[in-house]
Amino acid sequence: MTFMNISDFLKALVPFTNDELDDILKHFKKEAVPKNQILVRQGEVSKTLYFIESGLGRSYYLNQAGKEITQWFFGSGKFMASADSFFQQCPSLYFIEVLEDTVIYSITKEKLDELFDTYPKMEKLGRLVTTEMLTKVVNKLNAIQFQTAKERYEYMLAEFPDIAYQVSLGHIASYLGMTQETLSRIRKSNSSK
Amino acid sequence: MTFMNISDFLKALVPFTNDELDDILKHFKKEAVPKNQILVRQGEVSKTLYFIESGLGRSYYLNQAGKEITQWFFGSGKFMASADSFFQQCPSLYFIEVLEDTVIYSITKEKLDELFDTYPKMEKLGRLVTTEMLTKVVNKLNAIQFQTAKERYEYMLAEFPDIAYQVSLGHIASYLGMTQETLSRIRKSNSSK
DNA sequence: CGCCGAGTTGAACTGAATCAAGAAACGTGG
DNA sequence: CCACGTTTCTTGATTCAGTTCAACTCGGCG
Repeated sequence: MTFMNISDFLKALVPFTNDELDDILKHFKKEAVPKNQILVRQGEVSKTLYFIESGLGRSYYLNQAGKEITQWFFGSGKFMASADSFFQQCPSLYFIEVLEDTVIYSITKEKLDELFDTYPKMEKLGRLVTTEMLTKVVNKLNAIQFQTAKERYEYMLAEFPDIAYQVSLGHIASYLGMTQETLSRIRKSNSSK
Repeated sequence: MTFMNISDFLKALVPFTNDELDDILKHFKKEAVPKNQILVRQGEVSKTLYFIESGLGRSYYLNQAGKEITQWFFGSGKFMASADSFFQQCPSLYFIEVLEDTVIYSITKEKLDELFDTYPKMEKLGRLVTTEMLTKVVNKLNAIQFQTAKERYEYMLAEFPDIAYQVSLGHIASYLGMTQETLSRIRKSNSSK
């Protein structure tokens, strides 16, 4: 199983001293979350940011028809949050759940804002993490907007190879903006080649 | 014409002192750019970030068929860049052009990074601007992924009402992931109601 | 006046959705 | 460890939103 230690992750992005790192990490709470547990519900205001040490999470919402639409997958070594709710403190459009047994570090928005005020380096970290996320979302947008269902699946294989095989067909299909049936046919036609 | 002064914009987000602001602004270069001028070309590595004081820009790329696909519009009071190229210093997938006579402030990546190092408040600014952009892109992604052509056009009217009427049909259609013909029919059916 | 780009309209076509039904895999309790 | 029920995946037939291709209109401008 993939595993990414939070302190290694932070150090890789910004050169924190060990003292800084200790102080920062003590604001995070480590937790083991069992498979299928829901961390954020639609309509709640989420005050928590999660870092995934190992395991896998996803955000999704319910469309008009009540169907779950996957919005994003979060693998190990990534920050996970209901982007709208956490950043803007509005009711979340999304659910966040864990798809397998997962180890997370969590921090509240208040504490994170404190850290931003105390450590300029944390601002840098925040900026870098957000920028990375922005480029990934832009990539997905381009894939969704201008590619056929088959090309979208290939984009997924390229960008998140691990996830494409760990996760149920239906979750992936809705993430890629197609039906489960379509994805099933695409997989079939790919495997016969 | 809409107009947004860069120093008002910066002060609104982060409480810079006047001295800080003066020092920061002297790294920006003010420029009047005539309609239709291209600022970044596909394949170039773009070292420049733009702030639009007045006017309008867009990013677009050429698809396999050689057709221009609008990726984003940038109105006054917004930062504009080839996101991939500027942040990751890779060859740009996109062109950036100005759709009308526009007044911009530009800054190079090196100078911006200097400012990030000198002023922690600039890191905060960077984080806030990136976060705002991220939420907008996520919104567009949801619109594109799960809505009909007609709903997408309504999303555009709601989110960028000014732009929807300033810009040519073809630019908007490709931005919304539909053909010009489809958008023309949607507009017709809306106006007859 | 005549050209040219932008927008409109029509008709045929198509990729993917929907609807429906069956097969396979999964997990839970006896 | 098997049996049964539930969920997940596959396959087929039909339908439809939106594309494609092609022709036409309109307004501006040299």
